[in-house]
Amino acid sequence: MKYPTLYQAFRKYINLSPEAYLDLENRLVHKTLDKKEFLIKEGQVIRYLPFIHKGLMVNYRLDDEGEKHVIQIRWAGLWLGDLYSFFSGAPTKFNIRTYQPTELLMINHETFDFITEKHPIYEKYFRLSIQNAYIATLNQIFNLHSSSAEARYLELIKNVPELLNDIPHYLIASYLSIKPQSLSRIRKNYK
Amino acid sequence: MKYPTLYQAFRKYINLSPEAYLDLENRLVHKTLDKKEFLIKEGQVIRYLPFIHKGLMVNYRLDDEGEKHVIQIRWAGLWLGDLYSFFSGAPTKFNIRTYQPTELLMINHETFDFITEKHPIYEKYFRLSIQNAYIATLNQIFNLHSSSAEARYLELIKNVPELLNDIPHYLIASYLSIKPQSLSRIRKNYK
DNA sequence: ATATTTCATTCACCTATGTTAATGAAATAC
DNA sequence: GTATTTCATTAACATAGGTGAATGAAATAT
Repeated sequence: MKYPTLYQAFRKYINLSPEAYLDLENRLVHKTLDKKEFLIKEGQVIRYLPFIHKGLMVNYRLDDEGEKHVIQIRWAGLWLGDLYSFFSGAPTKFNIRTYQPTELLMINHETFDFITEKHPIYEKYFRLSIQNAYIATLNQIFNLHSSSAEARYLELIKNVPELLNDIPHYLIASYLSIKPQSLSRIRKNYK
Repeated sequence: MKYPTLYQAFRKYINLSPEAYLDLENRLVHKTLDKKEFLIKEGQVIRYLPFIHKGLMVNYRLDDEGEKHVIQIRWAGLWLGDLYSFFSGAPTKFNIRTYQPTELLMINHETFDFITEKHPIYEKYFRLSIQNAYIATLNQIFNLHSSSAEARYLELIKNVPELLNDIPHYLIASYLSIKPQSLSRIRKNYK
C-alpha cells in the first residue's frame, strides 16, 4: 500500500477492502506540481479527479475586471477540482493552482468507470464526497452571511494555522472576501 | 400523467420513459402547505425529497444571535431541502418554510430505493441534481465575493421579477446578505 | 369593525471595509 | 551578487452598508 493517506480518506466514509483499494491504487496517475504551477485553467474540460497527497491548492474564479476571487483552499487528504466539469464535460470556470510543491493522485474517466463497476462501493463514496462538498459550500455561504471578516479570519487560522505560512496573505484575504489591506488591519489587532 | 412539470424536470437531465415516470408518480406523496407554514425545522431528520409543484419556499439558517440568514429561495419546478440530511440521516441545520400557499410532490426513502433499483436512470438524475445544486452554490459564493449588494439585487429581480410580490422584502434582503433598510435604500434609486 | 402586529420606508448617524499611495522586506530573475 | 518584482504593511481618506428610531400602510387577529 503506497498511499495510506488515500486509503484513510476512503475509510472515513466507506468500508473499503484493501483488495478493492489496490485495484484503484495501481491505476492512479501520480502528478508532481512545482511551487506556482497550474493544474486547471478556465475553459478547460476536467479529465481527472485529483486527490491531494501532499501540499495544498487554491481554486479561484476571475470576475469581469479580471480580479481573482478565491473560492476554495484545499490541502492534503482532500479531493478537489471541478467535479461538475469532470462528470458533465462542460468547460470549467475555475482556475486551480499551487503555491507550494504539491503531489496529486489522479483518477481519469477510464479508471473511474473501471473501479465503480468492479466495486460499486466507490460509487457510494463519490456520491458522499459530492454531498459533503455541497454541504461545505452551504456552510461557507452561511459564514459569509453571518460572520464578520474578522470572525471568519480567526475561525480560519484556528482550523488551519499553517495556512499563513503556506500561501500569500492576499489569497487568504481573497478567500475571506476582503482586501489584503483589510487583512493586515485585522492582523494588527492580534500581535 | 398528473404532473407534467415534474416529468419535464426529469427530462431536462435524463431520457426518462413515461412508464418509468409513472412508476414514480404513483408513489409520490402530495403535500399542500398553507401560506406561512414550516416544512422543516432545525434539528429534524429529513425523510423526503420535495419537488415544488406550485408556489415557492425559503430556506434559512439561524445564527448564534437567533437571526435568520436566507440561504436559498426555490420556486416551482425545483427540488429543495437538505439532500445531505436525507441521505446521511444527520439532523438538518436548516429551516424550510412557505410564505405562499405551496404544493409539493415528495419522495420518501422507500420510494427512492424502489425507483432507483427498478430504473437506475433515476440514480443518475439525482447525482446530476446534487451536482447542479453544488455548482449553483459555488456560483452563489462567487457572486457574494465579486458583486455589490446593488448588483446582486438587480440580477435577482432580473431573473425572478415576481419575487418582490411573493415573499416579504426582508427575506430578499437577507438572501442578498444585507439589512431591509439597505434594500429600501437600493430600491429608492430605481423608482 | 376595531385593535394589533407586521412590514417597508426614511432619516441621521456610525462603522467596517475599500481605495490610493507610499515604504521596506522578501523572493525571484538575471 | 545585483536588479527587479512581488508582497505585507501602514496611513489618510472615501464609501457601502449597518444601526436605531420613527412613521404609516398593510395584513392579521379579535
